[in-house]
Amino acid sequence: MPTIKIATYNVNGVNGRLPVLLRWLEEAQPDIVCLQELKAPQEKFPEQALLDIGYHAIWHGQKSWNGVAILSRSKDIRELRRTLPGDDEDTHSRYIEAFVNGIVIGCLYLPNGNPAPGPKFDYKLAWFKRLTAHAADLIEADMPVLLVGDYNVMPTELDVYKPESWTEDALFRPEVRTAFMKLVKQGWTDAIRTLHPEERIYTFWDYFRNAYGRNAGLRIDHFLLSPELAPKLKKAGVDKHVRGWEKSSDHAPVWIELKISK
DNA sequence: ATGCCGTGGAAACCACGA
Repeated sequence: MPTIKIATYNVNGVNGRLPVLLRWLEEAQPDIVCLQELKAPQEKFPEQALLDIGYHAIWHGQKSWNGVAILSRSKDIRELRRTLPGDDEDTHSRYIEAFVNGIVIGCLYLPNGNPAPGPKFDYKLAWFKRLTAHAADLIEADMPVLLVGDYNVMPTELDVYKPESWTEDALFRPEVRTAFMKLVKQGWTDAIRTLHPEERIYTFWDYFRNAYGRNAGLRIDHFLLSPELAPKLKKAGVDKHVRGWEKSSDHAPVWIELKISK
């Protein structure tokens, strides 16, 4: 049975990060990759550099901030949407969805939400609500679906190096953790936590205070698998060493492996 | 433990991130 490897990586600037991104892609050889925080306008995406190492891409760029992309070794990427439904006034590039290798891939960059409370936190909760509504539609469609990316949520205390100092933060406040739990309860499987129920696993380490050296990390990049895909999940992990490279993003790449019959 | 660092863009500082 063939294995498919899918990864997510918040690059924090796709052009500034290009050497690191290319090095990691050649090392890890994922079949499908979700990128967040491109921080590049639509016309400045490094399409050719990625094609040169065998990755086709669709992306939704934006000047300065946000921006999401889906890469695939197979040419067959069919874009389904590039906004989350529910708010025509939302200008942030935070969602792109495509049909790739028989799987619906939703690549997302959920708002940070700080400072909380405040308008940014309200935007985060509203975005979460729209995501949850769309996720319910995807579950009902009975398709193999992955909702992948930077959720900006630590779901439990096991996902934070020092939970007591994060209780008021927009990434860990009860409203946000409840929203994540409510989403998962639709029937989604949190891949990393399901395969590693007890382990402290982080996907992000701040640039300052030697956070990576102290392993003062957060688990905020997640894979949610629809019911049809959950039994196919075989492996999940974090390429933590990439965070230690020169000119690294503050996130590390996260990946899963699925066994697909056919 | 308060953006202390890092990125991008516009104008040599500012917004934003988590």
